[in-house]
Amino acid sequence: MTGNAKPRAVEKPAGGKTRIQMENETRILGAALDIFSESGFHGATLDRIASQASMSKPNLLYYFRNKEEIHVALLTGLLDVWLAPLREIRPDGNPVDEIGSYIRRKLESSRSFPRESRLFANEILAGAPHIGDFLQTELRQLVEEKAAILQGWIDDGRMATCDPRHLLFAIWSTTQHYADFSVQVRHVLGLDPGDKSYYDEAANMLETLFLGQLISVN
Amino acid sequence: MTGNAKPRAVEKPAGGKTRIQMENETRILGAALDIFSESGFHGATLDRIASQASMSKPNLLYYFRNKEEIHVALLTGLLDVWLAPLREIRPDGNPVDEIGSYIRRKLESSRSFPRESRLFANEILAGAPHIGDFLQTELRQLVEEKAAILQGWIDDGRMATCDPRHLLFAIWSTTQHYADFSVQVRHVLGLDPGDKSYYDEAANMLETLFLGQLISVN
DNA sequence: AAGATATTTGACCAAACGGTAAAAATGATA
DNA sequence: TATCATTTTTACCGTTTGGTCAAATATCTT
Repeated sequence: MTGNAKPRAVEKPAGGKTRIQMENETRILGAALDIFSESGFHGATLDRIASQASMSKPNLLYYFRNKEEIHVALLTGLLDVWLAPLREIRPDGNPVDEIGSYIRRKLESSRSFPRESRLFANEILAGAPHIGDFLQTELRQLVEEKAAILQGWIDDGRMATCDPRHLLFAIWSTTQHYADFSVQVRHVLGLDPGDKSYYDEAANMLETLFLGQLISVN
Repeated sequence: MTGNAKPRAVEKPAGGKTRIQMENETRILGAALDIFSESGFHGATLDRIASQASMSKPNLLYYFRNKEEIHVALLTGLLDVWLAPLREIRPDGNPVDEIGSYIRRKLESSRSFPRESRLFANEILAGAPHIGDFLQTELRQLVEEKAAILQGWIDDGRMATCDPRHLLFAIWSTTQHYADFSVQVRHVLGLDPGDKSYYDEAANMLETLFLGQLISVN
């Protein structure tokens, strides 16, 4: 009989994947990232994703059970990338170096992975239906840990008194803004689509804002 | 004959609207703001909007030609609200007062109009298909105007050297973050849904960040 | 109250969409 | 090359969704 053994995520106990399987799954995920990040979950259609992946829709559904499974696969794959810059903050460093390099890492992340950033933004805007648990557990714990480091610097008088968690929010929002709201940034600055020159100006701005003194006392 | 004269946006030259017309249009727009802001354009359905407005779908379409017209009506009605805080920045003020009160106005706007903020965020994330022209003309011009004021303060040595347009971006992103990413903020802080207590902490943070010196020189 | 107009509703439709079934084609392997 | 499992395609299905139509009802005006 002509077998129809679909792989469907976890199929082989030993996780053995065919060459074709690996190739196609990455093709699909890449295409889905394009479509989801520019149209959101509901705005994206399986037909467009399949088309972007140069693949028929049923073929696509041979590798992923349904639309949501592709979306979840992208999101979960994203979380480690999202956390990576934050994890690197070290307690034994000094505020300027640690915060400065954290901001540079986050901004670089926006520049290099704008699709991922927009996917994440879409998910949060929609109420985080898929990663709510991640936010409440992993992210919250990591924030608590890193906020304690910042609080230590505050207690040592090396930083102004402020809620360190909100400082992290400020860093997230300012850096991710350049990926998520790039259309607005480009329109306001009068830049062409695809022109990412504003990232250097952004780096200067954020350094002045977070590491220097913006407003002169007088 | 039973007349079927639909109003459909601009119908009476003198813009005369019935009491029922005005009531229902605001009911529809309110319901649509709920649905669009929490599900995005494609995630929202006319049935849900109609249901939220306690109205049948055909009745809803008696007042608005189609789904997009409701969306556009909301967006265009939004733009003045969005611009209002920025317009108030005065050249004859001082940096601390002007920027400080601008931040407070924007933050207050996020607290009071989170649905509007999310609607706007969704539109930008989707590539600003409906308000691209607004961004390139009205917003850009206003930013240019206000950036000139900030540049004046920089030239007078009352502010650090930085690109004033990117300073505005930073204010937009940090303040709007609390509306657009409220789910993330609440999950990370361990707050209940609907708890907006974090806005006061945010105000302190942003004041320290933008008006004070965050990192001590040592 | 009558007549005209404005509003509301129920029934319906075509297209788009997520997803399925089974056969056909391809690739791996002995 | 024969065999079997994997991959791809064709044809299709049920549901959802944006939107229409004509009839019914309510409202307003005189």
